Amino acid sequence: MNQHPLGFNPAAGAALTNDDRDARLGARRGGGREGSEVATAPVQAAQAGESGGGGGAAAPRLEKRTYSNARYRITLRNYGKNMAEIGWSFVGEVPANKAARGESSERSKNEDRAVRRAKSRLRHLILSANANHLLTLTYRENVTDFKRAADDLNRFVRKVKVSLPDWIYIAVAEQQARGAWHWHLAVRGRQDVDLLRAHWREVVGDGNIDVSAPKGSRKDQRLFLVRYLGKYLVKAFATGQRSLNAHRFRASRSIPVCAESVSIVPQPGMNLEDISLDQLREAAGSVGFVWKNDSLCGWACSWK
DNA sequence: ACCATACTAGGGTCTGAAAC
DNA sequence: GTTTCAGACCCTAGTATGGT
Repeated sequence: MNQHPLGFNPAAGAALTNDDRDARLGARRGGGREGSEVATAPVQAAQAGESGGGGGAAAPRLEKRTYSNARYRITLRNYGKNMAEIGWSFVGEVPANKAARGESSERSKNEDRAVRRAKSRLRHLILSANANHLLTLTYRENVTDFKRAADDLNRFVRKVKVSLPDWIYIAVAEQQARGAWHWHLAVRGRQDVDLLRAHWREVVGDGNIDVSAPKGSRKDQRLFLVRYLGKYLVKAFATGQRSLNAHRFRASRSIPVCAESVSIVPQPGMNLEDISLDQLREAAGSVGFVWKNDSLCGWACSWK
């Protein structure tokens, strides 16, 4: 992730109010990266004191955060071909005393959050990798031991990597009704089905593979994989078989996730949402879906 | 094929503010 | 007090790689 101290993209300024434009003084364009992440500096106490009442809904929160040394961050991920997403929020303080792993009274909430984060990471990987084909690895026998299924996937990946060093994958497990595990992998481009089947059978003996390219444009294919694997990421361990700390999905390490950082100095009246959406429009050409829980925390993407 | 090791990155946890 | 989210920190599962 590339971070730009005290900068912002001035090209998106045309749609901003004067206050917004002022907030972006001193901005400079971040280099030629595909995406941008905006990490803002703490508001100076003097600035916060001047902001009272002016500048819309964001201003009051801006002041309160000032006294806790909070920072603001906007993260833009531009996947190219008119697809991008953006999120904006505060950055909180460092936590003091943590509960032991798995023993928090907020265990359920934390797990829900971990699932959401895993789904976000899955989306970042699939879109960044331009994964547009779905590879399914199945067993003929009823393999209900997840550890064995995970080991088999590892062995399969190692064999494929020997044959195809640049091959990448994002894998999610699914358990069939009979209890057997199998793997769904998002992969990039057309696949050598015979090679993959041969490697999978070297590992598991009697098994099969299936490769499919979802219908629709390339952009739609990527989103199909995001939704499809995301669904199984949540579903796979819903029966409670998942152990503490176990990963919900597997992926190649060599997938670079596009994200870039630009910093801005918060100003009274600055509207973080407007700034973020301008950035998204500039990166992807449109704003499709917007989520927000208040004026200074939200997420948006170019698709619907 | 197996093992050991270094390193990466996902998971668990807590925090912040505003609205209710 | 509860609810909502993402970020930061730390721990550890998992990946990649080299040696046998």
